[in-house]
Amino acid sequence: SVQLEMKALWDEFNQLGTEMIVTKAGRRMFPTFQVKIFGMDPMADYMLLMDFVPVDDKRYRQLPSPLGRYAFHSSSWLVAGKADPATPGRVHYHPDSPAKGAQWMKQIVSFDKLKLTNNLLDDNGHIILNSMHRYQPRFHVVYVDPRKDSEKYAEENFKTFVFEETRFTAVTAYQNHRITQLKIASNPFAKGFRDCDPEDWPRNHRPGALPLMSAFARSRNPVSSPAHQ
Amino acid sequence: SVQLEMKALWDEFNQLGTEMIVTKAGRRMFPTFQVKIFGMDPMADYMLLMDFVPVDDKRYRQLPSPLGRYAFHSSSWLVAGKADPATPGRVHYHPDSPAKGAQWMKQIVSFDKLKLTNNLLDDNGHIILNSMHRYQPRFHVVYVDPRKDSEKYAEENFKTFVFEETRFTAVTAYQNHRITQLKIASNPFAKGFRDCDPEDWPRNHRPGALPLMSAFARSRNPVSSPAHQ
DNA sequence: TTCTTGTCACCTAGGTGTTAATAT
DNA sequence: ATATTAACACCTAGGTGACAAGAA
Repeated sequence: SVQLEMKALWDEFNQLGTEMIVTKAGRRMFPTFQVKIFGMDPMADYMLLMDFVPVDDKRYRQLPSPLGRYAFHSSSWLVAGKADPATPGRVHYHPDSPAKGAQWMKQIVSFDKLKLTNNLLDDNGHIILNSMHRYQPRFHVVYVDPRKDSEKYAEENFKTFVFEETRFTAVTAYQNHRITQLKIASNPFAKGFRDCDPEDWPRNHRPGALPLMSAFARSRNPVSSPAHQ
Repeated sequence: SVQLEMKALWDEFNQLGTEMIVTKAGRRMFPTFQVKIFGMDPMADYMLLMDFVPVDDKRYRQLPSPLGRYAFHSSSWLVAGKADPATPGRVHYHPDSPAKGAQWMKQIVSFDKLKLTNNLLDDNGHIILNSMHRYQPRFHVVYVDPRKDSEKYAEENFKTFVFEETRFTAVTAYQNHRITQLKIASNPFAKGFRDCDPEDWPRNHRPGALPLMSAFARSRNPVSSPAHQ
């Protein structure tokens, strides 16, 4: 069985409609997909990997702003037509693969090396996604079968876990300002854009900035839900 | 067979008498111990590890300076007596261990996570060494024998490689100023102490500093010697 | 006096959203 | 008008030797 880490944070993003940046060079996900794993054979070898499947066959489009200004995006999405042709369905193997069950279970497994790109010609092995499309991350565990004819047992040596709260829309720039603010509030690497951190205030204060999105800090919840399998 | 990377740099340090800093928290080696490996079974599993053995049973001592000043260290060492009691003989497994021969051979294997400490009570798994003692790094390759009674074949599944040019004296502060200068000249992380880099000059110039040790740049040599085995 | 420790400025390396310019 | 790109300031994270203070 598998338990999603930082579920409370994922839930908070999911409630607003999670967006993940895709760039030509590749961008990490935030939150990072991390899991705790239980019930493996400690002595057996496993491969851990992720892939991303389209949630629907739609292309999205931002709701036109009544102000006619680019400066503020709404949180509403319009369906803009059928999805673009599917991208090469790449897979990301966790770099520690293969490893023993004991190794995987003894600490949180983090996919922080996984990067998303919109470059169809990417040759860095990153996950290729279409911007303005919705995706569902999937987590797969493959038991490395030591038997000679292991190919015949592929079905039973394979297990997939899906956490619906990790769904997101791929974007090249954030569309929903509340998503931006929650990323700034919760991602350590975006600390430079925070305005209400009491520690470094008013030294870091920049006029005209938006208030801190503190919902994350208020609603932490250590309980994770089981995976929909 | 195994080939030492950056042999020219190691030679240059060795000629001056290599020193490696040891700290309580643990300090990386520079140069980093890196090797290219040939002749493994691509499909077999191997563990790669290093350990450090005393070169002799002596404790060293800096030659007293004729100036009576701490500010300048000589390049000469005196024997100061018998070695201190041996430290716990720890080993450092390369973090990618175990891995297939194909994986190890397809790129340079770098021990850049290895750290040296003088803290006898270290609980970070670092290599514990006595300051003012000389050490010889050793590199070991262990074939992971799939046979049930693999312990009986430990001897033949084990191979050790020694590069004498990687010998060094463990120190808590550099003793030979020429070693300091060569470290500054060749370690990217010490760039802040360089004075003769034409790129950033004179912006970075600090008065009273010593000239750049450019021997490394002058004497690069891509040919590595075979290991003394 | 010699050796060790802790703090520091200055780097490398790379992950953020912002912004202005460009593409579609 | 909307979507994408590239350069940028500002962070995290951590590897350097210098230096002053302390320990032996």
